[in-house]
Amino acid sequence: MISAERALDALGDPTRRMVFRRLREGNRSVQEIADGLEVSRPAVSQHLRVLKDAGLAVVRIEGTRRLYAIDTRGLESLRGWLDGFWDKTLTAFKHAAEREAAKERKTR
Amino acid sequence: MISAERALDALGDPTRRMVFRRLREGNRSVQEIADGLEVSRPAVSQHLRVLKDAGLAVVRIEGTRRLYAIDTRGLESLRGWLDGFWDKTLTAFKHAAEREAAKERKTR
DNA sequence: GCTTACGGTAAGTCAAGACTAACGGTTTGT
DNA sequence: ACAAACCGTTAGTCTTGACTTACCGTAAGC
Repeated sequence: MISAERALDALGDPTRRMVFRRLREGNRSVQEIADGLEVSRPAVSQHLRVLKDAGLAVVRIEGTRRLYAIDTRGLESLRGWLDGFWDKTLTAFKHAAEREAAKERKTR
Repeated sequence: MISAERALDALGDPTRRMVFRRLREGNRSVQEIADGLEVSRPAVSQHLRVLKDAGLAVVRIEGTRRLYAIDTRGLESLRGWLDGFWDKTLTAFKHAAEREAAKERKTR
């Protein structure tokens, strides 16, 4: 099971989001990802590790290169979290409105 | 305009997510939010500030109390970010598949 | 006016983690 | 076998930011 909390933790860092965004461009090697970024290649490696552990990235070994790509499971998990949160927020709003209405009826 | 990046930064902290989740239960004072959490009231205050600045929370002053609730704009911004990301990921996958197919045709 | 409750802010501490430099392992090519 | 390319990992540094304590302002109740 992939945790949305882990995904949120992983996406809480700006440079990690940069790395994550570059994964959209298809299978990219670590070197390619690091080029154009302001951090070193090992830093990118570590960010990729976090993204992978969070279910946001997958690796494919090809010779001496490691091609990273986006793991859609992490995105799905995130979407599920967001949808659930949204639902509970709305029902809470509804209940609060009902409580308000009941209070109104009482006072008049 | 509300930035999804700010929202992601804000939700990158576990205890801040706890605070955020408690906001669903309707209008809650800072005291009420802090009760049941393992951190002090000032810590909660600071988290609420971050959430508010990120467009994830709104305040309503009622006497000496401040009632916090969820700002749906932050959630919408987050959803937009997620949707856009998803779209671009899919189109990238599609293009990659096309490139793969073209490569296949060439080699045979 | 005094007291009490509520909560934002400042100062200071401390731990988490982002980063670099250096190293080592593995694969490919000559 | 040697060299080169690629990349993960470790050790160590340094910044960020989460937290507490203490303080101050404000609003309601007596």
